[in-house]
Amino acid sequence: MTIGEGALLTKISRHFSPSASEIAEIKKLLGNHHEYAARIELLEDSEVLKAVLILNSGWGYSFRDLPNGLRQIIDFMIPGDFFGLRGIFLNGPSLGFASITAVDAAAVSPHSLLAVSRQWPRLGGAILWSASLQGSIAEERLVALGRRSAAGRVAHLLLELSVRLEFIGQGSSSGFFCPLTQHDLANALGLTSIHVNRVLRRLRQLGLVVFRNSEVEFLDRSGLMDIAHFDAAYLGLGREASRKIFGR
Amino acid sequence: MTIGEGALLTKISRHFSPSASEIAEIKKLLGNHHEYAARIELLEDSEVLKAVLILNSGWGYSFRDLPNGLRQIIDFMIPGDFFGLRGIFLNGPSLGFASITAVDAAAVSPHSLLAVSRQWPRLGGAILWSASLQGSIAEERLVALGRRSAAGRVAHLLLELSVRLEFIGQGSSSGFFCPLTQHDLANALGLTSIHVNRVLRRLRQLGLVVFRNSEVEFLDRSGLMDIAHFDAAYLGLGREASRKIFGR
DNA sequence: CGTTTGGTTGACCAAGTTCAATCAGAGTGG
DNA sequence: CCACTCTGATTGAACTTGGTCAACCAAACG
Repeated sequence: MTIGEGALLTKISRHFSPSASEIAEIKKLLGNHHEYAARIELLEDSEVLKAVLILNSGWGYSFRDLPNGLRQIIDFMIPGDFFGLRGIFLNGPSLGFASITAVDAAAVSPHSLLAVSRQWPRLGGAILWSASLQGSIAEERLVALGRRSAAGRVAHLLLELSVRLEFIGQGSSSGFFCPLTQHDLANALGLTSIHVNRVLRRLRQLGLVVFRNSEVEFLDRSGLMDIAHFDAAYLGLGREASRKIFGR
Repeated sequence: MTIGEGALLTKISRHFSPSASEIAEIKKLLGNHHEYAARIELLEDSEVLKAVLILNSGWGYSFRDLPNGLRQIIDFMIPGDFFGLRGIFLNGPSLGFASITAVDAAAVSPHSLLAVSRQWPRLGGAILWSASLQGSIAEERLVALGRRSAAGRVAHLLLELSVRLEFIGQGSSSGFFCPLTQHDLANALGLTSIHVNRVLRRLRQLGLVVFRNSEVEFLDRSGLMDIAHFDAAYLGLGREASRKIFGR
């Protein structure tokens, strides 16, 4: 089993325990995968985006651009995440996808996704569960942009990424590998990269986190959660699981 | 047929033409409805929120509160909208619901919603389509909070509400009934009500919109779309339908 | 090596918030 | 019918957060 299949399976296993034949079905879905270079963009008119992308490895993000050239990142995509589920039901233009690192992703046609959902209802349920999770994450980002300070947003995003990575068996509670640039953070958080830089400096000076050389290191996770008003419940792990991770 | 059933049916008819038996099924789903007073809140521990709410008439909104008491409105709910679909798949706490006007809503159990989806696949598809639409709306609000100015956000929201209302056969291209307070707008747009007030004054002075006495009146819709960077494509009506409504 | 990409810093500026009043309309009790 | 109260709208002045402009730096890479 490759690492990538591991990510989706690890994630799905948080939802239910797939049977051997369900696992085989997942592997079949992920069979038609492809490697994309770092920092490329798939726009809405791209042929690939007629399908759903399932990330096996690497990081990317979904985004919308405004006519004036400003870009808003909707969500970062890590292994095990789906891109373009919405496009199955909505005919309008969906989001754009951009890779951050090199990315290995499977392109699955809406048709086969629907077919699998019909034949393996529990897999269909897992897909809807994953889509719900991504919706919840987008809503929490909405809360962040609307009601959190710049420092709170940065802290919140770093904590969220940490939890999501642990969810697929990557990173640890003390830190994680993070290939984002400060510009990426800014585009996701509705800030400028200059201000993100200043916020990161302050968080470092306060002894809360260090983000340097593509590594996030938590120094005072509890303090960080305070300024972020972070409550992991929106990530779908019940409060018990949340307590287990954070020890409180 | 009551007005409320009309709203949901009108909306669904944009997606596909339901058969007589599908219409009957919808009416059955909406049978168990209830009237709620204006300005009440259903919190996450409420019994009602274990079910999905389908609005028949009246306005409400979904929200999340931060520990420090700040509230972020995720989306306004108008007749034909679903509340709580996400809770079916995600066990974490979903959002809170608050009524704005008096609201008539049907409470549908996740179980019967799933049963209907299985027996009437096209209705199931319409539900997923509606959920996708709401997700797209939330994402567009995310873009607004991240990358639009205060005036752009206000303008964008008013235009969005107008389109959504026309979608269910309410309001017209020249204006609509809008029971929101400036405080509601502020809570949705990540602003203070004081600043919303100033922005509305400016939009009025510029001869773009008037929002007064619960009525929105568009004076220069095209100019408003410019400062809002408004492109209705995210609302799922293809660009053709969009052109039909806006004449460009 | 030179170039490019991303990070860092400072001085200044502007959008939006906070605080503090005032005002208008709707409902309520006397 | 009239005070009283409550909610939401409105405005001004001072202030803060984050943005803009303009450098400069450091690592990576051809």
